[in-house]
Amino acid sequence: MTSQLAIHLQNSFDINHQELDKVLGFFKYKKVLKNEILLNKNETAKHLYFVLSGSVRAFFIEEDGLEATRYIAFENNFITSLNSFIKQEPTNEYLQATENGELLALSYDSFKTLLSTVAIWKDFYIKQLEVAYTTNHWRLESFIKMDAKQRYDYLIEIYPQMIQRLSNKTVASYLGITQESLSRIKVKR
Amino acid sequence: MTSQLAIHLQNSFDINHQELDKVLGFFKYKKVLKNEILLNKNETAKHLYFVLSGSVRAFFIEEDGLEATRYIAFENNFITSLNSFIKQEPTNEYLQATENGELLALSYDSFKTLLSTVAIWKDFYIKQLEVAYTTNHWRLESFIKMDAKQRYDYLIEIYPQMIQRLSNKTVASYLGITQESLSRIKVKR
DNA sequence: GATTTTTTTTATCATTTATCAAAGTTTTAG
DNA sequence: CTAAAACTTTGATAAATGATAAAAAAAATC
Repeated sequence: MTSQLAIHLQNSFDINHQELDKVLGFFKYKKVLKNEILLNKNETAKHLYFVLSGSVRAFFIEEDGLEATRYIAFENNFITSLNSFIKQEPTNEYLQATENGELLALSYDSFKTLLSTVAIWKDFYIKQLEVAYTTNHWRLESFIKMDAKQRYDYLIEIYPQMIQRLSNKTVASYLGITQESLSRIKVKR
Repeated sequence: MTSQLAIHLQNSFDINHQELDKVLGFFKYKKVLKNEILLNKNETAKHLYFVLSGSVRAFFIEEDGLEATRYIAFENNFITSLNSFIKQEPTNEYLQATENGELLALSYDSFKTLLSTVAIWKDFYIKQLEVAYTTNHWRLESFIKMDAKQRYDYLIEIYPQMIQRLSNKTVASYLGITQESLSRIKVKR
């Protein structure tokens, strides 16, 4: 079950077998059902998840009950509530499986152990932070520069699976608009 | 001139004098004038800047000529076009001094040298990435969850100096709205 | 300190997006 | 398989924001 993660890590790093075995040993397999909540608001993120199959999203719930999705991780991507995980403080967002799927979970303690015992893990963490930063960066850019229709067209272009695999409701919450607006945008294309 | 950076680094890390001297030696002092451009679109970010005084912003210029500000660094913060700096690829944004000020510049080559020769520098870089990520994160959150007025109120609360020290035009471009809209929002308060 | 230039405010009108409501459609659960 | 629940679409209306223009205020330049 960890071979998929092994391949992913080997593709990114010059990691030897000893290191790889040690790293993989810390991950725990976890099966999740669609809509299953992995982390609630005000809890502290205890795990970093690697998505083997399916997808997981991080989202806020606003005062008025509306959802706003910050990030969606598909296969071979990591997800957690990073601010909470880094500082081990309560989060203000939720983590939820958006499809049935399989994950590998790394606990915060294991994460810290890896940081101090496996040299390459620090490089891994840097890479993860860079990717997370880049992802947030282009997403922020899209919000600053584009209107809803432009953001939708952009999403289709660079992340078509998001529209194919997820509900309109989820896509709308990712685009920062209502379901009704998304529905109208789709008609206009 | 580097003592300010020294204090900043010592506050964040358990860094010894040898390491500190080596790190500081790589930074070059630079005086900048308000509105001075430090990096142009399509150029590759060659420097990471530490702001001693004044402020520096990163912004896009849209097709229609409107500006959209991604980030503004005040004293004791670092700024660069990180995606470009990390990958040494052309950037799609500009860096500009928003006030007269003083900077310390670290070249990409020096940055890489530090990464491979000063152990603590890797931890520094991780910290920088974490801060950059966190900054982008709350900013993205504000765009997804809030309308323009809410974003403005939020900015006053957590970043009052931005409104005090920068022009309406710059603040508006940071909030992702037009100057006219900002002007109206201010009246409504 | 007078004069340009830039920035900010105000007004009007157009466009985008939200809100509310209702009717279809699809999915889920028993 | 059927009933209930959830999701999607459509319509009407309201609110937020943008675009354009012009006046007022502030800042920069000589």
